[in-house]
Amino acid sequence: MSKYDSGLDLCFSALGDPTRRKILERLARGEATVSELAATHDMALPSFMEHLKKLEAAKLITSKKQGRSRICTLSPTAFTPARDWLSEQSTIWEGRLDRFDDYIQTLMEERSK
Amino acid sequence: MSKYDSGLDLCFSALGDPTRRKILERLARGEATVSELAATHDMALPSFMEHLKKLEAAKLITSKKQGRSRICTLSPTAFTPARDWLSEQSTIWEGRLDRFDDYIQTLMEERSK
DNA sequence: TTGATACTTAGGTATATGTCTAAGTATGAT
DNA sequence: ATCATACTTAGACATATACCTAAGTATCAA
Repeated sequence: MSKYDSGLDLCFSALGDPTRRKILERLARGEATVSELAATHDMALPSFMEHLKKLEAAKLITSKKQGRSRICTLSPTAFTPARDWLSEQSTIWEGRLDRFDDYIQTLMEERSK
Repeated sequence: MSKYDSGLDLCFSALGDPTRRKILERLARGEATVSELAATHDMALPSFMEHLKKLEAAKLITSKKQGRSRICTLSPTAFTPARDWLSEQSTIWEGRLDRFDDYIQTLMEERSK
């Protein structure tokens, strides 16, 4: 990844991995420790921790140390920029379709003169 | 990328790159040829084409050959699974039964600082 | 204080990704 | 027919990613 990462780069890239989406799906149901999260993933712990680091770098989760455990929590507002970007593209596209319909309409009117 | 790519893997991974998001933003305003799209990206054409291939593999765009040009079009419905996934996670989080308890917990922690 | 638990760090490997140059092929214009 | 245009293919390369094992460190429990 380049040094020009925007929030959306980190966020969408983080979401592009099934292990990480599963972690988020679990955390949407409530916070959990690293080992609780890791339990359902057949992967060495350091590998699993890398996924958590990426989620945290993307600000999709936060975590804090509590005793020897680390508790991970979903940051649900972090989804907002991604959702907004997606919605905006759809909206722009739909706006274009409307304009295209208008154009056809105009053509038809011209032709019938 | 593994051979177990789901649609969401491809879609979110494709969205995780700024060049590709810019392409989509341009196409939301209307279809365009490869060279029209490439014009605003300072990159060798084969490199640029790789991005288009990923967008097409993710079904975010379609393309067809017309003469010696290739015309690319946004597939706006392809955003839907991604948007739905994001919305679902937010909804689950918001619906958590113990969310109020967490809220109180956070308040208490803030107060004791 | 000793051992178990829960990460954490260090370092290694294989594959994927994002870029390039050079040399194609197919089509349009003259 | 010839030349320019618009991709397309082939191959190379550096960095990133996703995984691993082995060996730490910090807490907790007895």
